Amino acid sequence: MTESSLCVSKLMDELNKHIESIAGVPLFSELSADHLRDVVSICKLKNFSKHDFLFNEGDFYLGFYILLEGSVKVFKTNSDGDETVVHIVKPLTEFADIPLFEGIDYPVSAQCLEDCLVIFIPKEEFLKLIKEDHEISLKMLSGFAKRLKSLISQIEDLSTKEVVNRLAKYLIKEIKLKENENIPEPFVKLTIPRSTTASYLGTVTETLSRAFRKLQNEKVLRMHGKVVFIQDLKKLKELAK
Amino acid sequence: MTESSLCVSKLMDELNKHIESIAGVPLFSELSADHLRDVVSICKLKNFSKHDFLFNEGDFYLGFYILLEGSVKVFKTNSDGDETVVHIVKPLTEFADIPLFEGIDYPVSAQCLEDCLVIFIPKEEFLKLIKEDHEISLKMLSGFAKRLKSLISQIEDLSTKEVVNRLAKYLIKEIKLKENENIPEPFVKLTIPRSTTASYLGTVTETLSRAFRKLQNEKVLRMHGKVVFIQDLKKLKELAK
DNA sequence: TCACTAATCTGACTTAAGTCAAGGGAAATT
DNA sequence: AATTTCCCTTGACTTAAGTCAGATTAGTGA
Repeated sequence: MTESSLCVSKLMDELNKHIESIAGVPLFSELSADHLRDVVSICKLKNFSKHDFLFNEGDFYLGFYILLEGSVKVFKTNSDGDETVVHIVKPLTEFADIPLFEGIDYPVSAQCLEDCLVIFIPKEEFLKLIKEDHEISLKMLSGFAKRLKSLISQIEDLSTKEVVNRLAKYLIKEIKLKENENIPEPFVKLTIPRSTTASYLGTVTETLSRAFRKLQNEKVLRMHGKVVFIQDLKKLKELAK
Repeated sequence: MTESSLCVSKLMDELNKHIESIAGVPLFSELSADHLRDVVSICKLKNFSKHDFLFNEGDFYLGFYILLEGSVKVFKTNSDGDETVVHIVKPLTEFADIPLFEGIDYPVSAQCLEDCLVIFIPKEEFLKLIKEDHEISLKMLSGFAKRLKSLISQIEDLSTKEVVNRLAKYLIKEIKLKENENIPEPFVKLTIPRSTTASYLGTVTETLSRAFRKLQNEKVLRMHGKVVFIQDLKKLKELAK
């Protein structure tokens, strides 16, 4: 574990700087000031560098995380050593929260795709808070429900869509996330490694390259370094179905 | 909608007959008698015949179900009309509970694989109960967490395992479920249609047939009508990894 | 800036698995 | 009981995508 912990007073300052961010996390967005203070009191702020692991599949469970800055790949490793990326965590979202309620170890691994700032929330303390504040558990139910829907959709896509179509759907989703769907030429910055994107889409790097090339050949998009410009958004949406 | 509703007094009698079953559902297993009575008071008992639909993907959400008897396939249908079975519901488990917390319609369809007896619980009434009884929401969090883990595992398998290995894993799971792992020749009764099993495993009927044949050729199992006898459990477990 | 390493792209080849069609067996209906 | 319909198996063929190897590009550290 290579995270660098800040010294205590500096940490409290840093944490106070992030209270607004914490309040912006959907999980905590409707907490009263008192309860928000309770949550903050059990939080720990941690820095991780690119490539650092936050935890490994099978590690004894200590608590969950909220990503403030950076990005994290959440993945499983099978007996042959193959990785399946099941989630790419974006800022202001929680992860590693399943074992709060089920199991005693982390069911996945988590690795930083870039430098990260995260909040760590210990299991026991948080479960105490949950028992006092009903609103948090309802919020978590909502978060879990969203995630269940998303995973169900992933399974459907893996079973019935070809890689080009899965890529199209992924790009549409990224465009919507960045809210640049309505400019003349929407674009996506490919910030995460191609190998991670491929694994997330259930394929390998080579096949992902070929899928991009196919979309370029069909004039659906053009690539310029790490940026993908969408030339035919309508066509891309059709391919995403 | 072809469910047959029983008349009111008969229905209450029937429902009372099933209180023990309801109390046996993990979701309600630790409810006080008072709260259990509250739950029962909003429940409706419904019969469905084989092939009946309980609801279709996109239908406006009314409430969730607990399956008492029978089995139900939960599936999505894509734009080409292809089905992906995402879950096969067994007795004493709930389903269609995601939209209690997320969305306004059913994200999947549900069809009876055999005659079914189910309990229907309306959304609004249940949400009221949840807000009064914290224990239910914690139990639901646990149930959602289990399901998240299972779906994550499904995604991993679809991405990294071949069909034979997915079948092997499925059979191991069925054996464990039926608790006949320790008899000399464990067996699995294939009660659901092969096409449903295939879809659940992310493949098609033909490929599933070939996978069974491969396992027979390798003396891992033998088939006798609708029963699969496992001849080499150890080998099957290795194939399931 | 340069050398080295890692990531990505590309081509050739192989393979798992899907599609299509036909036949046999099982289940449902008359 | 006979007939019809549905389910499943099987073979032939096709295709999407994975594997392997090499070339090219991008990133990192001295």
